[in-house]
This record gives sequence, structure tokens and C-alpha cells, in this order.
Amino acid sequence: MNNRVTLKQIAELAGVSIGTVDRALNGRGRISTDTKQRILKIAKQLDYRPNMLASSLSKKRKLHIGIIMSCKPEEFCNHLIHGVKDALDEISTYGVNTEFIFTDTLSYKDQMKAVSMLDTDKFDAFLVNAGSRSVGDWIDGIVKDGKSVVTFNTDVEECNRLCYVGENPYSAGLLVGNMINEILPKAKKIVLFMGFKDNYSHSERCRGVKDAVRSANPNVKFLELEYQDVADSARQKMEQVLKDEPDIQAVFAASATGVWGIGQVVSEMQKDSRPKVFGYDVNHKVAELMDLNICQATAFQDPYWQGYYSMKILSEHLLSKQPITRDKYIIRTKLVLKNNVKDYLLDRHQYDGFLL
Amino acid sequence: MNNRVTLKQIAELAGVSIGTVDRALNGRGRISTDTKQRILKIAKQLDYRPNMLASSLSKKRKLHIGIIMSCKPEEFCNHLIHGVKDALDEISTYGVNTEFIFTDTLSYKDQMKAVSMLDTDKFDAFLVNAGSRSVGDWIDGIVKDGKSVVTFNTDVEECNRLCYVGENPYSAGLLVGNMINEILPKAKKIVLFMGFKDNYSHSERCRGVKDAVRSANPNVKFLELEYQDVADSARQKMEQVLKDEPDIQAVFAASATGVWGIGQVVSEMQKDSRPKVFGYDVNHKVAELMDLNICQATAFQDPYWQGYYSMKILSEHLLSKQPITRDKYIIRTKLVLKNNVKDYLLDRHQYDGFLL
DNA sequence: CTGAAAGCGCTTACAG
DNA sequence: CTGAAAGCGCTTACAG
Repeated sequence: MNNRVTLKQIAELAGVSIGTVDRALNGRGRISTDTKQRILKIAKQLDYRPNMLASSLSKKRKLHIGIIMSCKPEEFCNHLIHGVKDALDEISTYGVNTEFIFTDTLSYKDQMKAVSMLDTDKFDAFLVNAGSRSVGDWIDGIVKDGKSVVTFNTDVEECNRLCYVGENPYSAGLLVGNMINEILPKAKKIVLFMGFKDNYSHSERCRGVKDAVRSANPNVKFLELEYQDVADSARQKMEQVLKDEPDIQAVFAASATGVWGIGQVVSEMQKDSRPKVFGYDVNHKVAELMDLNICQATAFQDPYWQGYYSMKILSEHLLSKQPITRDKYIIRTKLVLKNNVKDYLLDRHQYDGFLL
Repeated sequence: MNNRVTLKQIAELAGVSIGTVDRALNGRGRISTDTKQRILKIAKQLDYRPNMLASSLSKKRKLHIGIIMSCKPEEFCNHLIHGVKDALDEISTYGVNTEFIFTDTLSYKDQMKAVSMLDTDKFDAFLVNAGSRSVGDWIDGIVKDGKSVVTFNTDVEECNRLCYVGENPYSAGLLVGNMINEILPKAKKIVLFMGFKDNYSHSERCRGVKDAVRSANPNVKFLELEYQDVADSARQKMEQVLKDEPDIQAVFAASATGVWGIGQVVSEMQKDSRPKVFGYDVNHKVAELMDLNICQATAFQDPYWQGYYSMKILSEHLLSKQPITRDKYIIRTKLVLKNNVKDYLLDRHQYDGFLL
């Protein structure tokens, strides 16, 4: 509509039928090279841009997309889910529908168990929150069957996925490390807590923290601990490390679970002997610790938009047949302080008047 | 398509023509109340949701939207413009086109001069970067003519605009104030620089900074200065204030222009006598000052998404005839440190793999 | 290799 | 108050 050129206009100018114009423009069926060239030239001259509405309406396509992800912790995963669903709402009239395949954790075992019971033939594509490197093999198999896969929230680089949509955990770690430098420019000893040392996101976040702190403060010492992503375990490890090393000035925990366990211990300490706590992710417990000045800063991954854009990028690619141009679409991790943490505590991302 | 219910199916079930179903569902023309009720009931039972593609395709509507904004500083405004254009790309097949009305500044005078030469009858709606309170009167006149107005980037609350899309400058100020507290928990004297004291955004940002700092540090003293949003003016005021008050520990400037002027002066001082600088907005000069450890933190407004979503919200409202449900759509202002400032220095928002 | 025609789901005059 | 029909711009069998 508007002033835009249509197939019909091109057909008239070229003296052919609109079916032929379609063949020239979309490479369907057989067409002689010279009429094709003629039509292509006219289309370019007139700046023809196809009307996607009409195109979508006439090809009554059905796309079935599977979403493989964990459903807990709910406080985090619900944001991912809502993002995916909102994107789906925008494109469901184009014939896209989805099926969520939830697992309890992102472990290889859990994900493979869920996937093995799946009739993958029903699906045209998958969105996968790739929890572990080994999922890459499954993805490669799927891709070999001609299906498309986009990873989101966590990535597996060495596989044939189309692209990744999510944070860069190393950069996010640098940012938190930068904050530690601002608050404790002369820290001597810092403890880094990881849920699992071999969890890519956790270890990358810690690597970022270390690199940022070391670059400003080369003599700092780091201790690294694992808490199995369980708050009680973090609490116990924290108690132990405080006994062994009473002079630690800062603690970083790579997940909200760890922040909570550590925060419990710190809250029982004398105010002037407390180490500063730097966390990851936002939930009500973390917010509470920030309010008490126990946790100084945390990081927000924007899971809603990770879900939204992974879904949107995948389905637009499938619908338009246009190639995906980038390997990674990075959602920047945001630094959250006491004062703005409440802005990130939304039951659903867009509630309360916040958009981004 | 898909499994979704169509007008035709409803028509068959109700034993009427699809024209009648359309009249029932969309309140067009005359229709007897009982057939209307019957059709509405069936539609609800079947969960009928109109196919917006088909709807848009058949009503060959043309919407003309005017965008009133300043075109400088370019480093900032280009992000707004690109956001608006990208949103437009997504909806131009729905028959929306736009016209930019650029002014040199956001002053009432400049904006009214541009607007007075405008044939407002051509337009269905306006997006306006409302620079001053007085623009509200013009907006009210436009709205009285039956046109829709959305404000973006800066707001005028007391007028009949549909909604505002942009930052909350007071909250953003709180965030920067929070950062000052973390770095200088015992600051005694802080200078606040505003481009213009009666600029709403600038004064709100400063109010936020003050409130946040005072809540943690009640005895702090504030000095307030104006620099007419000119770097050289900021530089001179800074030199003067350092003479009068050599013991200032922190400076906040409410715009990038001010940060640059102030940063020049600070860079010429001895390292150990330098006050810490906290800024606003991101550009190459601010990034340079951060790299030199002169500016400790700055705030990022996300102008790209302000432009994108203001355009998207306005046009979706016009196209769908659905009411806008919120008065304000807030884009959260992000805290930027030395380490991540480069992630925000993009020629165009989505370049370099960053999405959000 | 090319054309004519039906159809996607909706809207909009036009009859009656 | 209601129906039948044309049309939005494109795609897709089906003829030729």
C-alpha cells in the first residue's frame, strides 16, 4: 500500500504476468534469463520491496518451534518465558507456534532426558538454553536434519547453531570487577564463589572479575570456591573461609543463590568487620541484602529481553528466509545498586511502567 | 492461518454472512442487537482473534506521523533517529510514513518556529521530544484537532499527550547519587552542574543525586551551578569554583557537554587533589575522561530504544485503535563505568553485536 | 518457460 | 438491517 511498488506494476511495465515477476524475484520455477534480468532491473529501479503482510497471508505456512530450557529458578526463568511468549504474540499471525520443553536443571543429563522423549520431526526449529558444552552434539545432529537452532541465555560456541542471544558473562564480570575497584581500590584479598567451577557462565564471570581487579590492583589475592549452586553450601563455605582467612575484604558470588547464602553469614558479623559482597542476578533476597548494605552491587542479565529477542530473531529468520548475520547478539549486563534494584524486581518485565 | 478461527467459520456457525460478522465484531454500520450478541458469543467461545495481517492488507490506510526533535548534539540525537527509523521499517508495510521536523535546540522558541511553518493537517499524529513545558500548549491544540501525540526522551506531564516514552531523570539521578555514596561515603562538599537550572531533565537529575547522597550522608553540602550547556562555560565555572572552594570532593554534570568542560580542568590538576567527576550521557569525550580515571561513572539513557519504542507504541496504537494503557513508558537509565563505556559507544545502537 | 486463476482473511462500498 | 462481491499484494497449484 502507500506509494510502494507492487508486483502488478512491475508486471505491467515488463509486459509479463505477475506470476513471472514472482518467479524472477523469488527464484521459483524456471524462467528465461533475459526476462528475469529485465524484471530484476525494473524492480530495482522502482525500489520494489515486497509486502510482507501479503506474502505471509498468502503462504499459509506453519512453523513449529521447540524451546528447551530449565523452569527454575522460577524468579529468573519466568522472565525468559515471558520474553519468549511476548515475541510469539507478535508473530503468531504469521503461523508460528511453540512448545516448551522444560527441565529441572540445565545439566546435560536433564536436558538429554527431556530431549530423548521428543519427536523432533514435528519441529522446524529449536531455541535452546544450552546448559553444558555437550549439548552441542545434540544441536549438531538437529541441524544436520535441516532444522535451525538458536541458543539463548547460555551458549555453546563450538556447534552449528545459527547464533546466540544473551549476555557476555566475561564482560559482565569485568563490570562487577570495575565496581569492586571503585569501592575497594586497595583490596588485598577477594573470594570468588562459583556455583560450579565448570559452569561456563560462572567461570567466565569470575574470570572477568579477576581480570578487571588485577588490572587496577595487581597484588590482590583471589580465593576460589564452589557451592554447588546451593545457598546452604555457600553459607557453610563462607563460614569456613572467614575462619581461615579473616582478612577478606570482598566476596563475589556468581549466582543469586550464592549471594543469599553468603549474605546470611555476613549479616551476622559485626558491621565494621564485614567484607563487601558483590552479587549476580536480581531477586527479592538479593534486594533485601542490598537494602541492608550487605550486598553493594549486583548484575542484571535482562532475561526478559534474552527470551524476547532469541524468539524474534529465530522466527524472523525462518519466516523471511534471510540469513542471520551475526554469530552473537549480546544483551548488555546492567550494574544494579541499592537504589535501583527495585526497578528490576518485576513480576513480569514490563510491569510497573518499565519498558527496558 | 494456523488453527486460528476466521470470520468465515464464525459466519457459518452463526448462519450469517461474513459482512455481518464484521459488523458485529467491529461495530461498523447497523446491526440488530440479538444477531450481534449471538455472533459475539460464538467469537468468544472460539477465542477469535483477528488476523492483523489480513486486516491491514485490506484497509489501505495511510498514516502520516511527524517527529519533532532537535538534531543536535548529533552523537545523542542520531541514536534517537535510528531507533525511530528502525521501528518505522517494521511497520511501514502497514501504511505508516513519517516526516522529521528538526530544530537546532529543544528550546520553546526553536520548536515553535519549526512548528509554525508546518501544515499540521497533513499529519495524523506527532512524536515530540518536548523540550520545554510551554510546548504543552501546542500539544493540547494538536490533540484538540483530533490528532495523537506521544512525547519521547523528554516529557511535558501537564498536557493531553497519549503517553511519554523515555527515562525518569529523577531515578537516574538517584542512581548516580548512589554511586557517589559508594565511592565517597564521606563526601563533605559536592558541586552540581546543570546546563540550565530550569531544564526539567537537568534539574531532576540533580535533585535525584542530592536526595540519594543526603539520605546516606546528611551533612554533605551542595553547590549548584549553571553552564548554559556549553563546554567552555562549564570549564570556566569549574575553574572559578575550585578557587573559591578548593575542598570539593565530587562534581556531577547533568550533560556530556558539562562533563567535558569540567574534565578539562580536572585533568590539569595534580592527581591526588582531583575531585571525582560523575557525568551524564555517553560519547567519545566522556569515554576518554573515564579512561583517564577522571570521570568515575556516567549514565546511559538508551536513546536508540527511546526512539524505537516511542514510534512503535504510537503507531501500534494508531493501527490497532487500542487504547494506550500507561501514562509513561520508562526506559531505565544504565550506570556506566570505565570498563563498559566502550559497549555504549556505538555509531548506531545495534552495531558491533550489541542488541540491548 | 509463461499465464490465468484461486485463495490467504479481512474491509469496504454497493445493493437490496 | 444484511448479503454478495471486489479487492488489498502476494503465493501456489494448474494449464498450456
